Amino acid sequence: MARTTSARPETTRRRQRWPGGYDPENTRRSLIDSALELFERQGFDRTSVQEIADRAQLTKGAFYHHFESKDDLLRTIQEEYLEAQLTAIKKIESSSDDPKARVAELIRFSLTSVAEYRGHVTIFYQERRYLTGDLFAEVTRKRDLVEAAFAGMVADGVQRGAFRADVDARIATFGLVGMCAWAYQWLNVSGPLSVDEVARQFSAMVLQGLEAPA
Amino acid sequence: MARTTSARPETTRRRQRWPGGYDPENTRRSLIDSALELFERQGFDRTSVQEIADRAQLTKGAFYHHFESKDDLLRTIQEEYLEAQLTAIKKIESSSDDPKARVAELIRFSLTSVAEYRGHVTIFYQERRYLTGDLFAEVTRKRDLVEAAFAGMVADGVQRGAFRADVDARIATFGLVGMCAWAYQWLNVSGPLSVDEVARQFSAMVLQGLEAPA
Amino acid sequence: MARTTSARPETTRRRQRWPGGYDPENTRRSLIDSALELFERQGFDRTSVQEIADRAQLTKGAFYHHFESKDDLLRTIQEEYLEAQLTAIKKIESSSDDPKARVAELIRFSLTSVAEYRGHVTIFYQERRYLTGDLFAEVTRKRDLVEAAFAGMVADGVQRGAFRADVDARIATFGLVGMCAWAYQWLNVSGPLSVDEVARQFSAMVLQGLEAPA
Amino acid sequence: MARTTSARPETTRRRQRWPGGYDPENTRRSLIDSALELFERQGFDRTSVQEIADRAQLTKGAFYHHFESKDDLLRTIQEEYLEAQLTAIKKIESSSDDPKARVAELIRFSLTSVAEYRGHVTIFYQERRYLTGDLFAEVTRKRDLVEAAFAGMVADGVQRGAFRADVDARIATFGLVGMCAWAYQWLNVSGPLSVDEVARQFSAMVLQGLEAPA
DNA sequence: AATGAATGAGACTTCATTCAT
DNA sequence: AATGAATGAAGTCTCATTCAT
Repeated sequence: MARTTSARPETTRRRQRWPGGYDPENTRRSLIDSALELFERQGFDRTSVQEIADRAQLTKGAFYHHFESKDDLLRTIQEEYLEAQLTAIKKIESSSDDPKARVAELIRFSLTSVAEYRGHVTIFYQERRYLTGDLFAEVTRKRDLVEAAFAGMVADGVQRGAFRADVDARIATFGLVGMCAWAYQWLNVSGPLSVDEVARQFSAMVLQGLEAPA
Repeated sequence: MARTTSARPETTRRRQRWPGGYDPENTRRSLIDSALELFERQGFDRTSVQEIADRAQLTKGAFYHHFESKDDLLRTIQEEYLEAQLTAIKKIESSSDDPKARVAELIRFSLTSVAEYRGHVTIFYQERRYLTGDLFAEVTRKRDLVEAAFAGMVADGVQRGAFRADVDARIATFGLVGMCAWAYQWLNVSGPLSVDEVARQFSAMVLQGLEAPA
Repeated sequence: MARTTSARPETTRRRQRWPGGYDPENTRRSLIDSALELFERQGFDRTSVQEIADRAQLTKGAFYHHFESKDDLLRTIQEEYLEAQLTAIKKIESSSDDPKARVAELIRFSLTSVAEYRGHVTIFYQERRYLTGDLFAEVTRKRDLVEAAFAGMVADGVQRGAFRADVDARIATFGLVGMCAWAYQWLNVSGPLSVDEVARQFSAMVLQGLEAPA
Repeated sequence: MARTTSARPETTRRRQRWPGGYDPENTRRSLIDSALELFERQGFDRTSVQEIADRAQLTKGAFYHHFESKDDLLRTIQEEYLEAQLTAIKKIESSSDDPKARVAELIRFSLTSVAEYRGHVTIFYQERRYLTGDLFAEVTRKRDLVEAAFAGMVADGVQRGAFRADVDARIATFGLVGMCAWAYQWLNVSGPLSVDEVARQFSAMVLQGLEAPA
């Protein structure tokens, strides 16, 4: 996973220092990474705690030492992702005041997330609809914040005359989000086009449209 | 589900032909409908065969009389959906020769599918990535056909100069599909905008873009 | 267990008629009897569902086909016992009007229960304090009814002048119940004294007291 | 628990003798008290070592530093209780020579124990039947001593003509013990009657009987 | 003396599936 | 065509205990 090595190098998995000393932080990370990999490939429900532990070369017992339940792990992953989203969104909101530039940046950032957090994103969209109950209250709250921020930027552009008034901001946002979210199904970091190039094309499509200029 | 009742006219709910008062055709349909409802709400893995049978007011035994396995039911649902998609696509392909009109029609048709086949669509996207093995070979083939048809229409438009050449047809198709597919997460038949109106806005967005005309 | 052979001969365990026909009633009974035996010997918590199933020569799956949970089985056993208690109490209440005779009968009946329903009684007293939650609401209600009936008979005797007025009816009842309940720890059907003889001695003790007459 | 604080005068809560500020004596006591409280409320099997440690604001590690196992703690509690019983019984045996006075004292002492050692008593009776193996050999021995002492006093009274000869001493003892033991299920220190008053009533009941004097 | 990470056995439970009727 | 008893594999989770620090 690109992310664990590039985006958070300080937690790069070291060789188990045990026996000779525990490294709980590292153990926890191993479990999360193991789960990300498996959930992405097989889905949350089709992955057993046993498999997660096995892949991290730990025991089920260790898993339950670090997480209260399988759902607790899912929540952890979701929060990790949403936290990163929120941070990025704040940065975008403050980086520019131009609606078009902002939307372009939003698209670029969304696709980059999909590429870097592939595991998180896949899980996020797959389990999105089943996150209920107290355990996920905070996740739901953050998810709504992220979605509201997306909607806010589009609505702002419409209000300030940068975007066509005959397109409902809400609908446009859904379209935008869908385009980007869907990328988790196909976007390939090692494909022929770079993620930035894909983002550029999506921006062109959303802002200027597909029609060949007259 | 609108479709399942409309596509199955009363004539097929024919008189019971069994001494005990059985109606196998109808029983089978009940099970599928029950599953659609439950899968949509809770997901495939979180729904048990028992629940499906219960909801159809039948027993597990009856379920296994009509389906070889839970996966067989899933396949049935996927094929039902893909069959309808293929039919519609053929109609679109033959209905017009204008790339823009075709894409607009593709969008309209996709959103209509989401609205009408909500259950099928949800399951389709949720389980899309896990359909492997011989059982799903046919499903996979049909899915690829549908996706190729989408890609083909966009590529055709580019080739014929109707769409901008600086946008990769493949990428544009993914964007288009994503926008529409994503609708299963939010599209509300009884919402303020009709499905056709939403389709019109999506078309505007994809073809002319969001930017306010100068 | 005396009870299954004498008190309810119609359910005496037949040889498993399977294959060649199921006998769910019998299966259920086997599981209950197996549990009674094991719970009595090792306690509820120390007995696993696996052991219960093994002893009944069935599988865990069969267990869960007949009971919703281990607690459901516990509830079943408690209700079986309380139902028998309630029936007996009603009979005692209507059999005589003499307080002393009634109390003597109560003692005799209590000890007989202990002897016949040894398993039920042991479990009843062991788990008595932990039966909470909706599942056990009915059990708790019946238990209270039984206890109220005991208290009522003693109070009635005091009120009608058959019992000393300087002994609190509530305290006397607790003493009476304790004497009898405790018998599950020692009463031995094949001991030197018959259950009826033990009951006679308890009655003498409770009614006339231990003191040698002057 | 009244006892644990009164029987352990402040002088034994001596100054911490450990560099880190440890007080092993006190720690051990905390664990026992925590366990007493929890075992009484939930039973031995339903209480985990983790809970015991938590309630004492310690860790599982500390628990295993002070006790070899959960059973070792149980044994400790049982011995604590039986030790106190043995001491009290010796005192009763030497305090009077009159069988009736002795039995009255036995009852008073038993009920007082139940009130003061509620936790110990509850655990004692609940786990009574499961204390096997070498670990509990000593406990079993002491338990038998206590029970023999009870039986002895009653038998002595019969032999000396103080108690009726037509009541089996063994049965009478069981009745007596049952009455008192059972009190752990209902005896309330802050109830309307003092423990001494309850003891007086039990004595009257056992010695003179419930029947109203002619 | 105390910590807390880790283990491993075993607990309860679910569930797709089979099969005699 | 439909039933429902039974199976067996697997799943989530608990917990007493060990051990390096």
